[in-house]
Amino acid sequence: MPLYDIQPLKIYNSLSGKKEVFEPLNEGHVGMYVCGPTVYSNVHLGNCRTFMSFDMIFRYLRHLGYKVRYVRNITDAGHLVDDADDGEDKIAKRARLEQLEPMEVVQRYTVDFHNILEKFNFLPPSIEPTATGHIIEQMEIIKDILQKGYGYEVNGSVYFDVVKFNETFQYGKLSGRKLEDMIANTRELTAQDEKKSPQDFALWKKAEPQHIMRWPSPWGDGFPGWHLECTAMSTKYLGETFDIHGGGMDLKFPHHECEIAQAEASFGHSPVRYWMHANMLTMNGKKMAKSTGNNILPGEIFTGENNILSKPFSPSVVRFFMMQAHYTSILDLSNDALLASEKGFHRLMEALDTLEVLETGRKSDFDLEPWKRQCYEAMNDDFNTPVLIANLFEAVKRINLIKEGKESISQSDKLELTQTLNAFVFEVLGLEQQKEGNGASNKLSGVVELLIALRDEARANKDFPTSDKIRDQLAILGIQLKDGKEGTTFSVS
RNA sequence: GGCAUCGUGGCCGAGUGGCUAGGCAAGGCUCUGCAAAAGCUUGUACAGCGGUUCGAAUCCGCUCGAUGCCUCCA
Repeated sequence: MPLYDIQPLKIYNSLSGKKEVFEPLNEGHVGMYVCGPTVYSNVHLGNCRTFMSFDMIFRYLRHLGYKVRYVRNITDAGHLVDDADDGEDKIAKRARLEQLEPMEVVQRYTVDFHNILEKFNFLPPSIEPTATGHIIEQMEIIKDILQKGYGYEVNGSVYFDVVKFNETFQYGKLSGRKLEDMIANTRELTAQDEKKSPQDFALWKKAEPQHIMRWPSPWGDGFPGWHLECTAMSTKYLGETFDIHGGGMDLKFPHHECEIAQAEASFGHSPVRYWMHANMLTMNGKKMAKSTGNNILPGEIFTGENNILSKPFSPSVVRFFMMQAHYTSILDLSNDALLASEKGFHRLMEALDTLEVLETGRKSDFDLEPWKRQCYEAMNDDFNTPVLIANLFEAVKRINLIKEGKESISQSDKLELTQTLNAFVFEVLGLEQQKEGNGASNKLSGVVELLIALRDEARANKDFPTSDKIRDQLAILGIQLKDGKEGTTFSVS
């Protein structure tokens, strides 16, 4: 029996505003689409948090035994910089600035994106489609929307008729907006605007002569509109209706709202069963933005090359930090917060090491079943990783107590505890043990063991100046000695 | 200006009508040659002001503040 049969998962659905029991369309299978990055610059940290949340969700769904098709696109066609702009898109603009081919920009930043995600130990999605690879599919949807009367062509561009759509459907239901309010609130239409209403959005945009990213179409040379690629690609790979659609909170409006409109106009029904939105990452209490300098790249955190943080932090520490907050909450990144997470993370990892060498006894003081149940209950409650982590620390405490000889654990419980912890820590949360274990570090541990032996000798002779010198000198090198009942161990920071 | 979300102890961050979140930091204790590590233990927090209720951090109203969206944005 698959785990999902005994673990009823609840998901907060942004569309209904409620936690709902998750029931996939097809038993045992989950289709999940997440809006990916626009690859016109280095992936930024906030972006990583969103994708990390869905990576964790992907991991947990798999852990429960679901067969998941996870589609995360790469936006390489660019979005319009501005409605009133000359129709140049982000990628094209960047390309001109750097004297590069647009696809060269795309390639460079796609590689950067993958590099960073790999450092964070992301699982690759099942399909990672690109917008430029699905121009034909996008044009097909435009034709369909035009044919159904929800689009209109002006001057080589095609727009979605939001007002017309709203007569039959409900535009704004995801973000809780009403079309009348929006119309009442909009600024003046610029004189040259081709749109019938400011709420209308582009399905196809005519390319001006200087525009380098362009494709021929029934409406002339141009490029697809902002929201269409996700509709095209999610439909192609997951169907007209699929289980989960995710993305950052900021995409709720207008992007996801428009996706719903396009799908409803084209297929006549809502495309997504569970909408999930990950919340924003702030830094030192403020929005992260390049323009204000309140910004840091993931790579700069790993190397420490920045003037915001006091030291470098490993990808796993950053991941742990992010997992300590619920994905629907705003999370604030700061030096203090990362420092605190780093210590907690190491304590957790050291407990896992301790567990491996723990001696077993005849009976167990640690009742595993209720503990394990609480771990699953946390995750089943809309992927509550902070509560899961609180439970993991309960296990840490018990492991240390057993090590101290104050409690004991049976052979079979130790095995089960190990398996459960590994499943949650590595498989679900995607954390990684700081890797050592190569030839150099074997030599290092040999050396440290030798020093420990010398120190023990000194201590036995009450030659404390010598023993303290060994301890303190090693500490300066980042090697910490830990005296315990069973002798001295060490850890390298 | 409009819409939305949020405001929890020194810091980060769960919870959301009555019952310990957790991590980090701090104090005390155990262990230790002294420390560190580890364990035990302490702290009585829910922006402010009203209201509902037997009871509210949790529901309602207002005020203040923050963040997001309203224009590409995770």
